[in-house]
Amino acid sequence: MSIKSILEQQFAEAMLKAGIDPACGPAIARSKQASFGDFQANGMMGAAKKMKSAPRDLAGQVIDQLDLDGIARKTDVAGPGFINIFLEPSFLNAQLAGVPASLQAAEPGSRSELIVVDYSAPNLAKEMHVGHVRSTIIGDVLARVLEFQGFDVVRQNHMGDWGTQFGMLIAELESIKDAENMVLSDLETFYQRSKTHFDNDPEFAAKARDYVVRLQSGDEHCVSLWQKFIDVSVDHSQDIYDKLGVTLTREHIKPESAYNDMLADTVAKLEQRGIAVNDNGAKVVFLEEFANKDGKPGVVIVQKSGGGFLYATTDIAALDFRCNTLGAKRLMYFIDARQSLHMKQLFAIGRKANLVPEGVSLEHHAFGTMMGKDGKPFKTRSGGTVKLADLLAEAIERAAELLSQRDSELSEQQRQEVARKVGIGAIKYADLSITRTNDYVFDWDAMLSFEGNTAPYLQYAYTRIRSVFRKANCESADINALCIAENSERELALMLLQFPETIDQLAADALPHVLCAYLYELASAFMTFYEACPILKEGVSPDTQASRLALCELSGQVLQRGLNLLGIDVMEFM
RNA sequence: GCGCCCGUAGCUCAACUGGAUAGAGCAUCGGCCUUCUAAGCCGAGGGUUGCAGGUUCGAGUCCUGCCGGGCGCGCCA
Repeated sequence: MSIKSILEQQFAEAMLKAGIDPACGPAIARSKQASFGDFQANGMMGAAKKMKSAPRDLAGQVIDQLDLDGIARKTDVAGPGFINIFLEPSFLNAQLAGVPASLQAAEPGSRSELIVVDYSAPNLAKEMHVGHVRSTIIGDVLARVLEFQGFDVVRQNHMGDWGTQFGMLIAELESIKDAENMVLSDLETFYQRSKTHFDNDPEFAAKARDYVVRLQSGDEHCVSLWQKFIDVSVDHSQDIYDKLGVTLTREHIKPESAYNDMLADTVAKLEQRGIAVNDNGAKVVFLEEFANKDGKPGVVIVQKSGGGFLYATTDIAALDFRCNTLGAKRLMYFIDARQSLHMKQLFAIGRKANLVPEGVSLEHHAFGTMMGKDGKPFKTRSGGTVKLADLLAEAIERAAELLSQRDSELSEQQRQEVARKVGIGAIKYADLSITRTNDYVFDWDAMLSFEGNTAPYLQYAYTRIRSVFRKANCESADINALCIAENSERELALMLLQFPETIDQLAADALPHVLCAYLYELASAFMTFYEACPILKEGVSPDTQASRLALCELSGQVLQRGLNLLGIDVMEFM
């Protein structure tokens, strides 16, 4: 259990004994200044307002009831009614012994809830570009973290492999015939070519539209051409996932086309339940809760007047499948904020049509639009997007370049391996470390930076730790040797103990940047400790050395586990 | 027009969901490698949190109104 939750428990008891409304929480937080202790309880002012009493008096009463023997050496009332808590050094030492256990993954399925994580979902018509990074990487972190906590996680990669643009691609593919392999090796060029044909050649466009209808009705010729294209495109995506170290594999792919056979049923179900109605020949769902000021309800079309289905229909079918076939209790969608209205409508329809059982949590974890440095939506100089494959290659190349400038005894093979981990780590961290919900600026150089608050900084801290153990000629250290003495040791210890609550917050709010910020602070605390406290140098007593090695051991373990949950590799040296 | 999101140091971002003196990185300036990896450490400067009100012991955070930016809004995905 984290220190925070221990304190919360003790305070809850004391507040109850002091006669405070149980609805008032103690609001335990870390203190920002050493003079305010290690932790503080901020809840007394709020409680006093509710109880109509003086905050400082109330804080005094709570302290009287508080039993922190063996936990805190001192508690103070300060300012308007803060309670400052100064921890007992022996308590810190004892708590640190529990850190390794807090890094153990829970037994798979030890929490009965099944969670569906919907992420990545690239459009198979095009090559993956930097805009796909967020969904892919953030979703992957949540899948990892929830599994770590013992939930059953089902990854769903809702790939876009269906719809109008594929008619276009099939038409293009057919017109080239024997050159298909060569052309398909560059998806982007192929897409652009077919798009140009589509826009400028009416005959081609008509053929393309015809192919969509034939594809969706199962025409063998179209399906086989489509399949060729999909295979190449899926290979491309899988290649990116592997390079990125994302846990997605082919078995997680449940593309739009997979729901094709369910769509007619889905619409029928909506009609039966009185949710969908005819309107101008189309089948639509009216939603009063999305009405405008004039009282005109919001509308979602689920079947076109020509009989075709839309992506909303597919999403409803997927929602049905996830709730009722997979049995999900929590659905987490990692999708661009531009889809917010669509997602709200989807959830509303799911609830109304009773496709979503009571108590199931539907969550759209949106993220912002990628902006250029000029504050406008991001485009390259040529007006296109940056290919993900190019970004990854550049990152690895830059890391290798930096590595070759440094003194190192790495073999060529090791050097490549380290460059890969550093480059990929930097890119993932650059994306994960900013708050998910905001728009964000794509900055090529910042993304490829290896200094400051970056993954390489964390990886570097880890290699320093490993190096200490190599020099000390041991694999690990005895945790029981711990005895906190110096300030920098104490700061590091307090950071080490905050791992569990960080993970809890990340899992609850789906915000990976919380873990990034934590790990950066931890690594920073380690660096300060490392510079201030000699470990293997001359004049360090055996007891002190053993204790400091134990701190190194725990720091390394937490860093490794934290980075692992972010999908970032560590290494022995760099 | 209506709706959603956002505005914090020169730049990129935090701020434990209303807490004490708003913190980091980059950039700038000054120190630290004959001892555990300088992708590092120590220090300095840099702020009317877009503007104006309001709510209260207390507001970057909540409410209202402006200003500025992004996104979305019936047969694309």
